[in-house]
Amino acid sequence: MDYVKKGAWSPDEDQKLVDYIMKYRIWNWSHMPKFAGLSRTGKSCRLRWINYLRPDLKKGPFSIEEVEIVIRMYQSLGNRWSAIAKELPGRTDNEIKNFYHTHLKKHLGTKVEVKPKSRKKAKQIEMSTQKKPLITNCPNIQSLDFTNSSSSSSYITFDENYDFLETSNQHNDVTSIVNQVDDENIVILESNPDDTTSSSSSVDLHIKDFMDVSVDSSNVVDFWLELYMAADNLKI
DNA sequence: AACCGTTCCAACCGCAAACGG
DNA sequence: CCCGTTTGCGGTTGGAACGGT
Repeated sequence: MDYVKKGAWSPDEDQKLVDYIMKYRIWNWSHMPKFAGLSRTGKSCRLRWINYLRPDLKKGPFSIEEVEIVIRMYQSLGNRWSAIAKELPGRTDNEIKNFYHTHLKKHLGTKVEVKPKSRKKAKQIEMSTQKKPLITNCPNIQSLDFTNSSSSSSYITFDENYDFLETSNQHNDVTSIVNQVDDENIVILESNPDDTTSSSSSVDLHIKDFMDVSVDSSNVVDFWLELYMAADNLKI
């Protein structure tokens, strides 16, 4: 039995794999490693290529739009990571699974997992699942726009690091109403309906004042998730 | 600086599906 | 249809990185 290397890939191994695939394409994962000069299983090579070396992979953090898709797909499909990944070009099932376990689990809880007897059956379920309309619309990462889903509008602004702005009360013409739903750790933010002076729907909130009682997150994605779930639960 | 607990993700494993003779 | 091989999927985990003391 030949020696088979395990564990982290070295830059040299990566280069060998990339060079080989670029030259000869993928023809057979289980036979290819020895031709590529790699002491790895085909399985390991395949995983490394699919999850890390493929040139069409998207690197970096998930965008709000991508998070939104993951949430929506997870809610309809459950733990069918590869199916979810098909909706996110450049993201792998493994990456989405990791993202879910590290960022979303605490918000979404554990869904009843879809474990159909066969993949064909799973496909049928997938095809019959209607996409739920999105409750929120987040046109860009700097502002969260609830205008499409509510008669009132709410904006929260963040700094370039996606951290909450610690605003001063410089926008006295606009106030916020904070509703905390019992035991749910949910916060709904709305502009003040009495405010007739503001054609602008921008609301700067002194978020950290109520962070402790409502949300323990410290970045825009986590906080937005809280809002998203709140809006979803309350059918705004 | 050293230690320790936590977070995150790359990569593993086992199993099932798909393929091909 | 059967059976061996290959591919794909989802759960799990080792260890690096990070943060706090």
